[in-house]
Amino acid sequence: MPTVSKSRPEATVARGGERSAQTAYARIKQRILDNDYVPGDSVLEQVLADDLGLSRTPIREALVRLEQEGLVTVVPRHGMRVLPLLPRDMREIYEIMISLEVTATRFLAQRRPTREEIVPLIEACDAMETALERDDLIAWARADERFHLSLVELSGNKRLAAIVMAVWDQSHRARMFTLRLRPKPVDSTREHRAVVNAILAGDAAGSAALYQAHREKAAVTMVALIEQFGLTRL
Amino acid sequence: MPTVSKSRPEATVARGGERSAQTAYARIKQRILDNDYVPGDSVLEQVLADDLGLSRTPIREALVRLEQEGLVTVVPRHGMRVLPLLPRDMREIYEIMISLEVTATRFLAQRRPTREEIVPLIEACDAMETALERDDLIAWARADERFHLSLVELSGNKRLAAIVMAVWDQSHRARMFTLRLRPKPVDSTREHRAVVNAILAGDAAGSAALYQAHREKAAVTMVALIEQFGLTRL
DNA sequence: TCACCTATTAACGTATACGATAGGTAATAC
DNA sequence: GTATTACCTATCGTATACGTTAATAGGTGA
Repeated sequence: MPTVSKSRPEATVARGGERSAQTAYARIKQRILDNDYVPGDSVLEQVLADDLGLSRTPIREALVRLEQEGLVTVVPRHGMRVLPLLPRDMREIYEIMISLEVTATRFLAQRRPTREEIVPLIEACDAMETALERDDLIAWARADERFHLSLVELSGNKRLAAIVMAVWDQSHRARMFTLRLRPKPVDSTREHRAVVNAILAGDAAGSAALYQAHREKAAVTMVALIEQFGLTRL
Repeated sequence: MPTVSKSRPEATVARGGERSAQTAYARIKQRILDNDYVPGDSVLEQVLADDLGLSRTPIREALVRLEQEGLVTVVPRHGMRVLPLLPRDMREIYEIMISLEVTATRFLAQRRPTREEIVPLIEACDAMETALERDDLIAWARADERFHLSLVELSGNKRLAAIVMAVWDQSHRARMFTLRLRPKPVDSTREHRAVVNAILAGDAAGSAALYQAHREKAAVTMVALIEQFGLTRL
């Protein structure tokens, strides 16, 4: 599940079964996204276990999941290694996000949703606008995330949504890092609203095209920034 | 490998880097794809462990991976449950495959590959043709798979390829099952070759369109078949 | 000084142990 | 006959134990 950091800090309680493995997964993942574990360096299983007050068993279970999500690799005698994000990785991630999100947009528009159905998108736009006025980039990023994840959720394709969320998480650190490096996303909100309107109008092709343009612009900016600032490993 | 392996050198190894957990993962997955484990029924962890001659530890590790790949769910006191494939699931899977494979095609064509580079595609086409002449549907399915997987591999986007492979596996049972139910894929080969030619010509938009049409036709056929034959759970 | 070999040890992968508990079963009440 | 409850057992989740193996350091010879 994607997480713009501490949107809901310890909201992960009240789960049905309170399994340590899940807790371990969530907490380690949070630390990776928050950059508490710096990409590139390794943490031994026993260290993680001591750190979370557990045995290695649930830790290993968590690591298997994190590895398959593409956040870490587990190297036999070096523990968990947080994967750095190369420009190449960012390109891959954006290609996937664009492809799937554009598809999601097309399907959503085709379904001709009511305004009621897409309030999450509208609210996310509002939140982005408000955040920008306040110069609160963190809040803007959260709203942006809400927009994108709501969009793929509304597509109705659960698998598609899950995949987008996974790659979204993979690129979370990069987004946070570049947040202050890129020009304020002033026309971003306008573009988002245009997409929403096209969806409401049931214009599948149009909304898809608008969204694709929007996302490709973002992708170019992001990759350029990363390369420009020499953030060869994030 | 486990305990007894010293006195009795099993052919199955634990030599060097070969870990039991990986073996367990591969073998259980194979059984699911081969329909040895029927969708819907459950297998307890201990049964799996005894079956593979391992302890529960590597089994659990394998199950975590299989669960995240969308092949099974692990229900606390009912072990591993093989997920049935509903028509709805097939639609989701095809939406994702089409979206990503079309993207892959576009990127590949844009790169203007040499004929040398795309021999896997050409060979897969040849193999499909040969198999059809021999009425060997299994061989045709294998060649078809090779075509699709080669295509996404050639896109150069490793993540994209991995995702397509994952959903491909999820739908494997359905493809095998409908193999004899659908009309012989006679024009399929022609369509594949048309895509290859468009890629060779560097026609990004054209190849993408051709491929999309091809895949959407397949999707419609497949979903219709599943619904028609009342295979509500595969 | 450096290459190479050996010994030590630390980390891993797997096995086993164990307490907790969900779910089934049988007994009982209605 | 049906529903309810209490008990019992099987299965799970986690902890711990154990043998294996790779990394490293230290020693030896050139």
